[in-house]
Amino acid sequence: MPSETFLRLSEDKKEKVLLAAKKEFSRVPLEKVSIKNIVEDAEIARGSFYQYFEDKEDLLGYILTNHFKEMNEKMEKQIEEVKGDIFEFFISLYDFMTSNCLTNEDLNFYKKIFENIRTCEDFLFSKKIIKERPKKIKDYIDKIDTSNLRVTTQEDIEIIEKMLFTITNKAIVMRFKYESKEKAKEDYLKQINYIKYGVLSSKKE
Amino acid sequence: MPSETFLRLSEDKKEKVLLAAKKEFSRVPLEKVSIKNIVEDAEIARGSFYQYFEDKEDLLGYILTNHFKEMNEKMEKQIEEVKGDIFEFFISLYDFMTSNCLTNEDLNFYKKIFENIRTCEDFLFSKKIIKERPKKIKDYIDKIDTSNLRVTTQEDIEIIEKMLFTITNKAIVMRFKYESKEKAKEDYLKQINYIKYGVLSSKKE
DNA sequence: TTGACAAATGACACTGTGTCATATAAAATA
DNA sequence: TATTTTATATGACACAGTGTCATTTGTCAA
Repeated sequence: MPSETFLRLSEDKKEKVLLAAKKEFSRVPLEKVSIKNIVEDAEIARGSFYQYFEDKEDLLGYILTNHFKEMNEKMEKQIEEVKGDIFEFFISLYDFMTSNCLTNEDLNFYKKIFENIRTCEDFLFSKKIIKERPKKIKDYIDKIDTSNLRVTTQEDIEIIEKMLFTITNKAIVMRFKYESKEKAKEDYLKQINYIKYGVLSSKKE
Repeated sequence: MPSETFLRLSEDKKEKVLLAAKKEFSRVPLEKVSIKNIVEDAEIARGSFYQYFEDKEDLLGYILTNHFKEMNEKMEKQIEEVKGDIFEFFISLYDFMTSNCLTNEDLNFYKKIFENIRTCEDFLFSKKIIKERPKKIKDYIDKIDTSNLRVTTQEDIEIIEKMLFTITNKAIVMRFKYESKEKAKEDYLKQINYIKYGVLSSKKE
């Protein structure tokens, strides 16, 4: 978390720092982000930066926290909204994560952020970056409607979640990489459909 | 690729460098790997390192090349072996990638390597690291038996491939992270099964 | 033995990090 | 208002690592 000192700063100054930071985070992947560039761009002294933030992860965490806080709130509601339908739930998650980039700058920022995703556990969802971390899907497990799922144990549900999570996560990353927004969504929905009904044709015919 | 100079070195010296490198690559993720540590451990001069390799990626690429060359050869055969069964094909891929770590050191090495995977496209399969890069699954597409797959277009097949790829890749990473070897494989097979037959119970009952 | 090529070396110039003693500004108190 | 106390800002500094290059050392053929 940023220090009290930072939070007490004038809105103007805070904004200047955050803008410089976003610019730098948009430029290169996290490991190449240079605090030097940020302080120069924000026109603050090097020492000040360290008075405000522990390190660049701390700063990034602060920037992303709001986004994830919003996400948690949305998803909390959403699981009720979709009446426990795990597929609709993940589709909402996808929509939320991919809809938040209204400007080109935002897009570039999130693209670079997602470039840093290795596994979700490692990065975005790690306490290091996001203190207000997204709820693990596990937290919703008791709200999931399993009546029409081919599961026998609690573990099976978790496996399905993991799969959907992996696929959704990858789809989100892809959204920011190669494809058009529409094409990306279409592909994602096809994948969800395959997971629902299976890839083999025997049952379908 | 390492320079001729490196390749001409005595086996002993080469081995010493490669050992030091593996040790360092096992210690921290790629971005934190320090050439300094490698040259000190291998007892060569800093300048020598740069006479042998362009940079640390070059070195890592050299170390991994054999592994991937083997993989390509194996997979080329395997697609025939499994008679175009895409699921069996991916399971073979999983087996190959997770079986190659006989010692604890190997395990640690690959674990750290896989920590660097963001998306396969980005890292392991990028030309920067692996010059002899694994064939894209796409290269096998015409050898896949689609007769029992619920697909209508070529694109559908590609989507299925992508899914299997994503899931397999994640499963490989997980193999090196949390779980026991056996548990990891079991989970992976369950996922494949879900993709084959679908998650919904309606068809099954 | 000498010359020519191959290989090894480490000092050097850079880039960037995180810290800390000091300077400055702002607020509180007398 | 003057003085003390607290908060904030600053950039020089020590450190760690990178990649380069002129120079040294080693090897082998003529």
